[in-house]
Amino acid sequence: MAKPDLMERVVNLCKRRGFVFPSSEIYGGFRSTWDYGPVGVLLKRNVKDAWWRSMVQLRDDIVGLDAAILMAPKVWEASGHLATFTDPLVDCRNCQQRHRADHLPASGACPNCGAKDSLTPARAFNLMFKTYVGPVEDDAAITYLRPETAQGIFVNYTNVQTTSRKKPPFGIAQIGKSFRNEITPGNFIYRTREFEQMEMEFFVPPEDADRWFEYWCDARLRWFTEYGIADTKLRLRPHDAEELSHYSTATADVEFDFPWGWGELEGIANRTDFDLRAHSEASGQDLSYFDQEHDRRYLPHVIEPALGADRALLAFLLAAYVEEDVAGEKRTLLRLDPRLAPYTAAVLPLSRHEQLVPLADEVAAKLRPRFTIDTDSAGSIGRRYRRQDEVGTPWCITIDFDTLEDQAVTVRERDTMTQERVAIDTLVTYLQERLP
RNA sequence: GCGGGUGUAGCUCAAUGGUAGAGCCCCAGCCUUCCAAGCUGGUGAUGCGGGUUCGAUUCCCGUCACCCGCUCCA
Repeated sequence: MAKPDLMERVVNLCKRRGFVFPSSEIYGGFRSTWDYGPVGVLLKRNVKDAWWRSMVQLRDDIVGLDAAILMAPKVWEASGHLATFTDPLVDCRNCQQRHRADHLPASGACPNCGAKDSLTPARAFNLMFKTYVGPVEDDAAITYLRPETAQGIFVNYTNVQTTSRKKPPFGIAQIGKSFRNEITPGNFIYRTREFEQMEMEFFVPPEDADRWFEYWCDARLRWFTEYGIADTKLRLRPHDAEELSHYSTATADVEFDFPWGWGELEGIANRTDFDLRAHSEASGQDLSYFDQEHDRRYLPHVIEPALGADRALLAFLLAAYVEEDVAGEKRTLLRLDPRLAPYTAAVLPLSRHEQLVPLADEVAAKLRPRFTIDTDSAGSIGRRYRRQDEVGTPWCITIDFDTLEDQAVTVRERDTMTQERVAIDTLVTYLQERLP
């Protein structure tokens, strides 16, 4: 499928089937904001759960945290975001192009059209959303919506380290909303001003930082392939020196082959001891770690894999979207990993027959405590299979007239469209065994 | 923010300075024993706000949103 078509069709599917809606749509929409609908919220939860499972549940060296979005303004002073999370931009009056002031040639000419003295003075765009806390809107009340979740982890470093009794190397993981007043949001949910991050800060002895950086680059790349993205659609791209953010000495991006080109999914950064050092100095609190075994004290260095939940979800959707030709009819399906699919299974009575519908409800009720289940009795069975294909449901469980006799159902698989007879009593096990 | 493009049912498209149509989808009923069948009926739209006009979805102005580019990043 041509790439621009793919994007258009996925956006269309999202609206049509209830994955993603434009926010505030009845008022004409609101730029850069999107709402997740009934199946979208299920998919997003599954993406976040998959991340949390691999980061926290399956490891003994990473613990979780859920820090506040609003923090003391001094946090952003100390972290450097107030001073440097800013893009100085200039416009060319001649050709209207916009450039970063710090990327201009020394001559002062416009890089695009070559015109001299055509550039406007630099204007600073701080990417942090500013707001006021409390009833009085004066300067003392100014605070910011966090532009990254990471700082909540750094300022809680000692709290978490002492209560969890973890020793470096160990990590703190967090999922939460972040806000950046981007000059140009776009590409659907890829770049938005309000977005959800899945960040993990991994604290290590300084001399081990490079090794752990390599480790996390490899681990994070593999995570996406484990959840069904072909490795031909993924690559790891190290940043050039001039590309690095103010806090990092080495960064590599996990990039996905989006319809508009390669784009960052996840950034893995070596933040050194930048953050703990900055907060130690600004707060006066000693954030160093005493290594009793080697009788030494050091500030841990930090390796940070930071992933956008919304763009990860978009990548999974784009990678899963398939259109097939079945007997001359177009069949649209999402080949999502069963662990990510909004519904694990749909329970469908073969027809609206008075004996089949209650039986289907009964089977669905048996499965609901363990799985997310959809039911549907409207229209032909073929039509309902196709509806489930479009939202990526891996298994359709069909109740037919034989079920009344043999207490078994037909399980239809999404990718192969093959069918198998399964006893109702063994359905839970049947599905569990097939979830990776 | 600047330049270009686009805004009509949920989706894809028509049409018109004078009652806004269709196909698909959706809902209800009939029919139907496994891959978008058929029949009958039904819900539903000119992004928003002004202006011109007897009358604006159509012409004009503004605004909002989306897409492409500049730029940015999870």
